[in-house]
Amino acid sequence: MKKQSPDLPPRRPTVLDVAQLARVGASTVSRYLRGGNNVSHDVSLRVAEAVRKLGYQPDELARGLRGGRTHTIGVIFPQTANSFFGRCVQMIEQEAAARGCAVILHTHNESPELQSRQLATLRRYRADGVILTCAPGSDLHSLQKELTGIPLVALDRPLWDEADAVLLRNREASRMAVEHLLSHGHTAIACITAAAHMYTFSERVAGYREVIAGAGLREHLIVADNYEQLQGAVGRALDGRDAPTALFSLSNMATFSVLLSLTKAHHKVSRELALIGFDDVDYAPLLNPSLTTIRQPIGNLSQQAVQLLFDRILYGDKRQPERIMLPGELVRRHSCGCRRVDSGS
Amino acid sequence: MKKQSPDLPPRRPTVLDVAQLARVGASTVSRYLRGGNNVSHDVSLRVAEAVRKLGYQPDELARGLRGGRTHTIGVIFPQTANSFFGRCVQMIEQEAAARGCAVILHTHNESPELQSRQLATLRRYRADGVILTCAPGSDLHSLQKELTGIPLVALDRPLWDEADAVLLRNREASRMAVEHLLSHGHTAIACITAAAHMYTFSERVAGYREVIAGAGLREHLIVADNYEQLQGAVGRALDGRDAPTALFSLSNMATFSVLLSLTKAHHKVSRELALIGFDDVDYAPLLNPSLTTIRQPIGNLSQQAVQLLFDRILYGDKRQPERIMLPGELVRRHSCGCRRVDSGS
DNA sequence: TTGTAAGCGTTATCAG
DNA sequence: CTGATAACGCTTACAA
Repeated sequence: MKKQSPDLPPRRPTVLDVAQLARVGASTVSRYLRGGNNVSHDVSLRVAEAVRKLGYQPDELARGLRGGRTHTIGVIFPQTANSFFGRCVQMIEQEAAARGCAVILHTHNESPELQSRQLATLRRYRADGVILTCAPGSDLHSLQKELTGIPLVALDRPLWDEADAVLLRNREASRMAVEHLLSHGHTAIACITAAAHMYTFSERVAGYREVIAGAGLREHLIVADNYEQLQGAVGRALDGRDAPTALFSLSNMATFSVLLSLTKAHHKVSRELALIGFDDVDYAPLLNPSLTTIRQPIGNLSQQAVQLLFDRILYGDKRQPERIMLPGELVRRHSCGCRRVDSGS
Repeated sequence: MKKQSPDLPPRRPTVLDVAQLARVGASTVSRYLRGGNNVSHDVSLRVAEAVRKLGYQPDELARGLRGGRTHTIGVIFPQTANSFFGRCVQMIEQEAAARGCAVILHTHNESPELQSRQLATLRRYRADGVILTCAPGSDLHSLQKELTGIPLVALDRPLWDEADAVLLRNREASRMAVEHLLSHGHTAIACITAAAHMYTFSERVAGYREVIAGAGLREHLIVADNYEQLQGAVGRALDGRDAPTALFSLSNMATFSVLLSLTKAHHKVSRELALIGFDDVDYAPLLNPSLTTIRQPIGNLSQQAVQLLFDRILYGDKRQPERIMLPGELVRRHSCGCRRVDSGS
């Protein structure tokens, strides 16, 4: 008497089940499944039939345990609530799926400690590679140690020199914005940001400075440690004696602070007070006046990051480290003082 | 002569390495690692020391392959660019991490076919459970088959009756909004949405209808297949003879269409044309006038979904299926006609 | 309390 | 071209 009644516990079928049904060996099934090299035509047919019949799906765990790759990549971002990272993650997932990989997502909320734990986790899961936007204040030295052996691409913020990275040309983008304000005749242009020490922001400030210096104008930096304080700082700057006539805010959050500050003071963006923001958020066309912004090439950034990562996964250290820098785009709307604007959204 | 020079290829340490160094058996190490039951004090110390020394990290693949759980949950959302889902995913990841699980993320872009493939993928990776916001037009019957055996929680949109779900009380939230407009004296209130057949929207429409019918007023539905067309429809409705004096848009995208339409027609939200939106997007306070909205309890929705999923994972079918419905919140700002408003952001 | 041994489902190796 | 066999790193009986 067999104890097991006919498939009462319908286990997931394994290669052996398929092999048995197709009356071949397990390794033949395996070979067939990964491209069908060295397997005769009629056997192929039998195996295919068995696979279909049983609804067989290979187990990625076993596959990963045995072979090198787990078909899994890790993505560690500061957040996903932010639409920039939200879009990136979506694009990355899509590109990874096209290459047969799943995405394990982590968000570190700008905390290096959390980030460390998440890297450790990805290592435990044997992720094939990692795309990382690192938390500010990360100890790059120990980070590099934690990551040895795992292919890595930095996105949005660079790591050390030998690490592949995909970045925005922040300085250049910044220059475009400031030069545009200049072209509208402004000479008192303020640059607004929190967390000025962070890579992206310090680069953008540098771009601002280059243009301001080149035009022989005086810098006006409005900075603060957090966005709440920034709002106050903007208010004070606009009330002061030598108030700026044009504002360049370095992130959507900074733009936010500016707009809240203006609202509170019953000021308004106008031809006398221009504003250009960073990050082309979806509500930019809805504001009054509609918001001119620097747009980041999100799709391209994500695609390049994934491409670079898979190159690294597949070809290892044979490739030179690469740093891809993509240009931003100035989307002209009304807040800069333009009459005619670029296409709506 | 040993061929292998002293750890030139520094393999990741395994339980056996730890066991050897601590001079105990592999299973003792394993036992120690999962809570230290049945392991004497001095052995504990030796093992702990060895683990520390080698920097040992258990391999989740092997662990999952052998035991039941993979410590992995799948999350399938329509998108993450949308701030609602972006926030959800972040919260879910956090809650899952607190329970020792990693999150595999997929976005199906409202495509049932893609969704199917992604579910299959999660099955191949043996995810312990799935949180799903299903694509409209999904064949629930075949979905249910694809998911048999995998603990599942529906979020934002329900599936079949026996599936656990965490949902917003859409009707109630909708009623709050419409009643609020009523309280401002409006009698011509329009309800605006695209994709009116989708669960969330049809529920919200139902809530709108209940209040309108209860007040003995006439319904005014402005609907379209997509948001581009919706924009036009809004424009026409406002130009028509019996134009509404108050608008209730059922999603942030719909609100978007409304605002773009108004901008284009040089109309403006005012005391004569009120607007309440759905989803408390971060820029709501920035609009002019600031936007009154229904806010969804994102943190709570996510937490409940994760909690429910883990209950299901741990206790299986012993628990009754549950449907948790959480209330929305009306955030009063200016666009509804209120003078005094709820706290800023 | 501890160690030995048998898998979990794949794939790589190697002899037929 | 094909099939047995040995890993991959861990856990869970079961025996000591």
